[in-house]
Amino acid sequence: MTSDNQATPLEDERCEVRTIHLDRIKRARTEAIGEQELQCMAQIYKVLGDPTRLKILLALRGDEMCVCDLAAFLCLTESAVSHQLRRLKDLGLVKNRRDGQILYYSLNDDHVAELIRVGLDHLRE
Amino acid sequence: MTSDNQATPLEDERCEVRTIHLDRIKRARTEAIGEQELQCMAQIYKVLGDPTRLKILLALRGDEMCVCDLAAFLCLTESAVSHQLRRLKDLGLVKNRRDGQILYYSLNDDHVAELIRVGLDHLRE
DNA sequence: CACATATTTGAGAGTTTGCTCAATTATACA
DNA sequence: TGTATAATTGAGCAAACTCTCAAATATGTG
Repeated sequence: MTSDNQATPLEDERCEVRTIHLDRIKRARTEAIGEQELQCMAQIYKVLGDPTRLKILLALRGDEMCVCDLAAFLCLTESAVSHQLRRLKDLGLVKNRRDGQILYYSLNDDHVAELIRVGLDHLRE
Repeated sequence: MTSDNQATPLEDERCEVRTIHLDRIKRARTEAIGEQELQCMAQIYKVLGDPTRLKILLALRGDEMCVCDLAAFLCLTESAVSHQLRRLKDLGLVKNRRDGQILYYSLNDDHVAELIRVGLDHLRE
């Protein structure tokens, strides 16, 4: 990850860049959240930041669906859908259950639905 | 954008993919939000999905800051910060005001702060 | 005006992403 | 066991991303 500069944001260095409002820089560093928490937060948003994955999550709000269903809905190959589902699952946004040959995917919890809802609200004011 | 397949999600085609639960596919298509709204929503999340931009937004929750300040805080060049601020501004997440030579950036509205807050909440349960 | 500071802009490099295709694994059933 | 279906996996490619560097623009001051 190119932007994974671990900036040591809690230290008091000025990083050899000219400084105008030292107080604000210090405040920002004091209030900053931990690097790990930040990375995790960014990953969540990043995974939501793709139209295909967003469509998947929006569709799963209604009911659980299998890879075939999602592929038909999205007009994509099942491989493409499977790749995206894996990313969503790795981050804990969706879960699946097996029934015979079929894997049914669904949203992992209400938190996820709320994340999406807030995004929609923001858009619609 | 590679994933910008406009899937005609409201049509009743099956996109030449095998279909298991036609009812669920139909439901998903009926409930789907508009393509433009979806793209916009994805862009918002995507722009939040980068550690550097997230740090910027988190820092701006406390007070407005200029490019120099943010560069010092992030240990990045002012150019890099400026590029990111432009993306944030294009999407309406931040605004700026000029005071002499200095441009002060701040969050555009409370909606943005809430988007970030929800993300943090999700993380911290 | 010349000069310094604050910021933006464009080009370019290295990395990541999202898809397709081909091959593989897992389950069901004759 | 052999065949069919559901899904996953890995390689590879084109597009997008994020940074740095150098050059340009905007504002302030002597």
